[in-house]
Amino acid sequence: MAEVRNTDTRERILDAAERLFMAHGYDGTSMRQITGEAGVNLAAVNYHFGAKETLMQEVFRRRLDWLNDERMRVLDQLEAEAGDQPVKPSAIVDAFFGTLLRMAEDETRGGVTFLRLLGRTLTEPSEFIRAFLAHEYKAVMDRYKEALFRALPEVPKAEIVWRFHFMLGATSYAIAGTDALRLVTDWQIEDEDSTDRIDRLVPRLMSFLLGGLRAQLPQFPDVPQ
Amino acid sequence: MAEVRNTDTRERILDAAERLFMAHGYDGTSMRQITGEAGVNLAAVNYHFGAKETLMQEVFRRRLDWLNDERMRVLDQLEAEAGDQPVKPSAIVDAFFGTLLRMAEDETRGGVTFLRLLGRTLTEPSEFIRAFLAHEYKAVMDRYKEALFRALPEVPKAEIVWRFHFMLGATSYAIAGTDALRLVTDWQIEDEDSTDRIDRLVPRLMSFLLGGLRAQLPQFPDVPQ
DNA sequence: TTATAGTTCAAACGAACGTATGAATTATAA
DNA sequence: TTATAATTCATACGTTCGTTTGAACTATAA
Repeated sequence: MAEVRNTDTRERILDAAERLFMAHGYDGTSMRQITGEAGVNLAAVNYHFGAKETLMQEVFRRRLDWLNDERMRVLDQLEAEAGDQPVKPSAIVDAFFGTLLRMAEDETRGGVTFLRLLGRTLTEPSEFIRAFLAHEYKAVMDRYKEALFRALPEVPKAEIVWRFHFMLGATSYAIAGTDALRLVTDWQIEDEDSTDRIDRLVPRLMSFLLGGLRAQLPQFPDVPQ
Repeated sequence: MAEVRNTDTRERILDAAERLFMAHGYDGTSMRQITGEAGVNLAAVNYHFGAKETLMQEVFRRRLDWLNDERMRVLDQLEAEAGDQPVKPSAIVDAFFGTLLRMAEDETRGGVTFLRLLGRTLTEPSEFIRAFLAHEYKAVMDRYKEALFRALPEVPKAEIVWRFHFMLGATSYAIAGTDALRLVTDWQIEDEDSTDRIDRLVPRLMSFLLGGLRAQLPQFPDVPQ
């Protein structure tokens, strides 16, 4: 019996879905667009993935499993090297966001397409994908949060959590909007080809994130903290 | 003749559309949901706004006209006060992002609902809304960009533009995700009621943005700058 | 070869979509 | 009051949506 699943059709569907969900969003992409671009029969999605929602989850799982493992692995290594000392904030930020951004250079891991999909999905979470991402992300997030608490003992934990949010936002946006935002703002940034742009985006964003993370603590106007 | 338009039905539709587009996105919201929530007839949207796309544009125009005017007004005032000196970066950032965030406290200007809609729309720009936002935003963006160039003469202009992007991202995300992101990350941030949360979000985000804007310049690995 | 499980296919399902229509109703101005 | 414009309404149009079906086809194992 043919127990080995036909991976070709599955992969073609996942690739097409990833690109189309990135470009037009979940609701803006139809099954007919996906199967058309993948060059497979309309019924193939339901046969291989059950439903459109399950397909969306598979699109994410295919990439996030590796990303989360890698993030865990890098942080494990950093903490092992540091011994009982806390890991430097810059190393933690690079392990979390740098690992993500460097996926863009690896076409076999989705490249910029997946990163943009992730970026836009985090700001438009449908109920079903929100629950899925929460489950996929929780363990990694908690590990990094704890690492930042240890790395920045003088900063209140609530501030660290907020700044982690802000860093996520700046990163999602930087990825999702590498082209889109330029059209919104209509700004010519530089004469760089696209690979160069990604190469330079990482140090640029990293500087920004670290500056924000280590910024002077906020002063609350009336209510005492 | 009744030249005065019936503003009541129009406003009810705009309010419902604003909330639903925020919650479910443009493609995820149907005309029947909008008219149902607004308590008006299905045909009312097409009668008053022509089409769904035009309605979306009106939802934005209603809020952005005021926001852009206010941003211009505040920057005018800052530059007048500064004379021929450049305006401080912190004042520019507050004029741009603080003005936006303080809309959240004003329910008559859309409150948090519109801010979240704006935040999520900037990462999922359909062709038609992208073109619309580019047109609406261009003049204000250029003014602020020039102000930042003057305020930070020692920072390369390309870096300033990138960091403006990053600030936009952190802000959009902070707004769009005040609730959504918490569910993704599943973090309890603090025991704050919602008004208190907005009050404190402004100085928190402002500290982060300024830290990022004034961060150490990035070092590019191989290629010399 | 034959039996069986896996996969593809064309076609269709009912539901929901955005939009249009023309009659009914309401408001305004003469 | 009457004439006219503005607005609301129930209803329907043609399309597209996600999903299902059962037959056809393909690959595997006996």
